[in-house]
Amino acid sequence: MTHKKSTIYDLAESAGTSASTVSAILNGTWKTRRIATETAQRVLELADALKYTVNRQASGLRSSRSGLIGMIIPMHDNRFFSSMSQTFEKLARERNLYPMVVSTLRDAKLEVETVRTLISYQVEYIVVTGASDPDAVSRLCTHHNVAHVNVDLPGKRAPSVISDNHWGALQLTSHLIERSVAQGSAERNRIYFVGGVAADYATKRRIEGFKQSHKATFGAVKPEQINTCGYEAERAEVAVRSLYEQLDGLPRGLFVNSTIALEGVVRFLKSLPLGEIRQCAIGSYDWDPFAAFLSFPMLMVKQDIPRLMNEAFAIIDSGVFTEGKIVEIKPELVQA
Amino acid sequence: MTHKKSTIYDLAESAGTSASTVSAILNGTWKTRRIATETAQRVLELADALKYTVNRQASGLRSSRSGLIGMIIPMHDNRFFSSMSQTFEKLARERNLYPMVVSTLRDAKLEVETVRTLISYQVEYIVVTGASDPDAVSRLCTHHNVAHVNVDLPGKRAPSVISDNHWGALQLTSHLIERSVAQGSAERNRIYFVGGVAADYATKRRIEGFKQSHKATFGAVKPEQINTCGYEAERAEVAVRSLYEQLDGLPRGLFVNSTIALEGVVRFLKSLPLGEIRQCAIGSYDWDPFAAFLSFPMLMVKQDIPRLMNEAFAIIDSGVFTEGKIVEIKPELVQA
DNA sequence: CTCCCATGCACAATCGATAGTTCTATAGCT
DNA sequence: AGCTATAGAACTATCGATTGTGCATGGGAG
Repeated sequence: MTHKKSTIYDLAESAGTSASTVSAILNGTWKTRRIATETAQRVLELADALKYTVNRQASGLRSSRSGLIGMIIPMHDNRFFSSMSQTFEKLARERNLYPMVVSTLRDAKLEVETVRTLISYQVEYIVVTGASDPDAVSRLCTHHNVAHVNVDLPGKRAPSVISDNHWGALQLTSHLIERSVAQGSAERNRIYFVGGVAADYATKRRIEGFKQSHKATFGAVKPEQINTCGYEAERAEVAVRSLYEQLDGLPRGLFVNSTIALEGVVRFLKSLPLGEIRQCAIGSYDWDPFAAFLSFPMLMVKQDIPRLMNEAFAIIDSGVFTEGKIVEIKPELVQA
Repeated sequence: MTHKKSTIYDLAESAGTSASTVSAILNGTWKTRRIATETAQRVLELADALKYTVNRQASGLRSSRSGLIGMIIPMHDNRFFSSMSQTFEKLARERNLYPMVVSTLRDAKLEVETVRTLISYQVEYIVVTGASDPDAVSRLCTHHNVAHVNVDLPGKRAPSVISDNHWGALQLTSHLIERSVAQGSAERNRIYFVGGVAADYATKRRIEGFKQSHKATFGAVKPEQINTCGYEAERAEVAVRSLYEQLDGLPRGLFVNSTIALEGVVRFLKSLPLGEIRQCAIGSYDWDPFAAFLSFPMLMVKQDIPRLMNEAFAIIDSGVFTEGKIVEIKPELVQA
């Protein structure tokens, strides 16, 4: 039952024609090659009967087009990035490009290694999402002549499409402040920022927005109000717990940077009585469908993933890859 | 700055040697080819300096090994499947295979089309996860001699690794019953099953487990207790709302089939007073980190994704692809 | 001094598809 | 009848890497 793979040569023999004719018929260039409709019909039927499938390694080698488009993301199992993948796939398919999405675990070395492999498969474009070191990736891509776009985290050596982090953080913070209620001690009577990596562009911009908004109401932000403990849930859990112990209670508000951090925060909060949690206004930069239904109200910044990806593909479609160009997309503030 | 891609021929010329020598040096077979260490050193340094990268289309064509392993999943933006991707990637990389993960939207036609494309890229294996029509995929793979394994939903024409749906549903149902409290009317005094597709093997087995457990305490399940409304959140929302209106209140318990359906269910529940929701024991087959922190207690069946994937790769590693073989993995019941 | 063999490498065919070029009937025309 | 034009297709080089085979060279054994 297991036929060996048939090639255009097999088809040519069966059809009593030449391989080049078969090739032209199968890839659609036959109309410009003066091939009889009848012949085309015959070959197409044969291809169908023999379940012929092109060998894209061969066709790509010859034509130097792989039909592949790559994307790297930090991780799959997170709502933000998995939605990115979903949208990326749809847009890639619309362009007749086959998507390769690979995660790089926020590891700059793995990013470069992964991109190198993508390049070895001759991908035609790369979308670099949330990269720790987008410029290292850019250097590699540029050297190999692979067009690419940064998404989520910007780089200097390629165009970037990112969330308007400053604006989003400003919105989130001011709404947190508005929603929050006065607490006992001065230390508790402020908003605290938890999660993310200080060196990250996105985190930096969010902190700036946070500071700006905070300053207007509560005065300048003190260093201890910001804990960029990283993106893991465990770290955020530890961070909030120790904050709670230090303040002897929850603060007036919490700005949680990413839903991954939020997972840890929520895990800690669950250990407190509900009445106590409700005294604290909680918001997160990034949206998750279930986070909208927690036992306490949540503010969430929902990034506009379709627009982010559409803009990235617009750049790809345009063929113009201006280094350092940045497109900012306003997110949406969601109240739950 | 943009060097054109260098090939082994460019390297050969620069190194003053032949392309075949360069090839052997770069792919590691040079020790068996009696090539001087000195020459190897020289070529390797040159390759590094010129940032040479193999063309895997060419090398794959010649050696008929692509180094690719494909996986299809229904969707990316769902915790269950995105965790699958994450685990799949890790295991693939450990085997020096490059992962291609593509979503097929529970569309049997798209599944086949996507797999056909994977095959055209000469993937060496395919993991078929949650396919609507795994046997159609199997026929295609078998014809093209591509080894494959089903995961999550089983097929008759390839080995399958799946969750022990019957056991999981039995556990979930009996715990729901145990946890639940008596309701007013007889109609409300039962557990109801919502979500999934009746034709799906997984849903079928879960319903069997549900029925078996239900029967022991409340007697045989009536047809109106089961609403396999599909996997979309909206449908589940509508389903539960109409159930609520029909029963004039929530039932004793709800068995929600998948977290996607749960999203819709929760959306409806949020419109009810908390006291009312807490009268109803709610469980879902599938786990989500935030669903564990909703305002009401949840029971969740958490599938053992690492084991599912490990077993799938164990089959791949073994090289034995027994048609119809089924490996069942017990899930875990999580209380929150 | 010749023969042998290990060493180190080059040569050339090949994988399957593509595309520029060339060939061959046949129809149409004078 | 002879000639050209064109439809219809075959021929062949090529993409870049792999791999079986062949060819020099030099040192040691006899």
